[in-house]
Amino acid sequence: MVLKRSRQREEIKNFLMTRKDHPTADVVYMNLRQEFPNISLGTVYRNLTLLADIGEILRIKVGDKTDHFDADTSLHYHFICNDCDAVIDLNMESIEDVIDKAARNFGGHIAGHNTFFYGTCANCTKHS
Amino acid sequence: MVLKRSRQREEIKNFLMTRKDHPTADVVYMNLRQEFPNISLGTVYRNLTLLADIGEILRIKVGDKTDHFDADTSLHYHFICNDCDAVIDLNMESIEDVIDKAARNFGGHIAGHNTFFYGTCANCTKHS
DNA sequence: AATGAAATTAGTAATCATTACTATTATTGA
DNA sequence: TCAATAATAGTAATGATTACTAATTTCATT
Repeated sequence: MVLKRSRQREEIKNFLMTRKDHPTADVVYMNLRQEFPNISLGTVYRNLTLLADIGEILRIKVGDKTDHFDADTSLHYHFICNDCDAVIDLNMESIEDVIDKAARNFGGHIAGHNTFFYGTCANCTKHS
Repeated sequence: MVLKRSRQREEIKNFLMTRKDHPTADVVYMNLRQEFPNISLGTVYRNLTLLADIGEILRIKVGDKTDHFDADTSLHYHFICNDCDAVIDLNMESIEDVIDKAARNFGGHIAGHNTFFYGTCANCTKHS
């Protein structure tokens, strides 16, 4: 299936690039609707999935029931706050060697890993 | 709220202890229904959640949309096969030092991490 | 053993994120 | 300009999970 450009897809990507807080599909939808009142939620989901599939954005799973999205596709890790649910980028060294450790005694093939951290963010630590 | 024993909760725990394949709530339900035809799915969910909350079992999130459960609460890691969806225990050294790495430049408090691995299991590697 | 308050259950309805469907519209190569 | 085909809006459906409620079970106290 040959990709065709779409205004909606470009706007979704653009919006995501302006945000550092890893919004959910619904947040993307709510925001885009300000400027494009008849964009549909299905379009947002379809394009977020497509963009993630072709590697232009990341789909982030951090244990809450809804997926988050990130326009920053460089290698990094995420933290989710148990109090305020914020998803925050961590400034930390690579831990990709966990894959080697996992592969050592394993008969199959390990393609990757998914790691996220949780706890209380700096803000919520202060206000409690 | 003081816990009271319940036949259903004990059966759920017992069933889980017989399994090494990390069943989902629905699988637990389907199996228990053989012996207890009117156990309800809500009861299974409620007790799995309760048992996980008090630390008697583990709730496992491996990226597919449904949670899995494990009666083995000792420290270990999981692998999910992209082909057959099996959830498999990994025999590997501890990687808990990722928490220290994550905490190094972080203002908040890191309570823990969730890590799982994915790829192709030994069985699916053979048959493809 | 009987009692009664509190926990638990079965059964069903509701919720919420996500995907599927379909008629219409937009994109693009010829 | 013209198809072909990809994409959209709007809505319905799905699937995992939670919420609700009347009836049942548990268990400490009589």
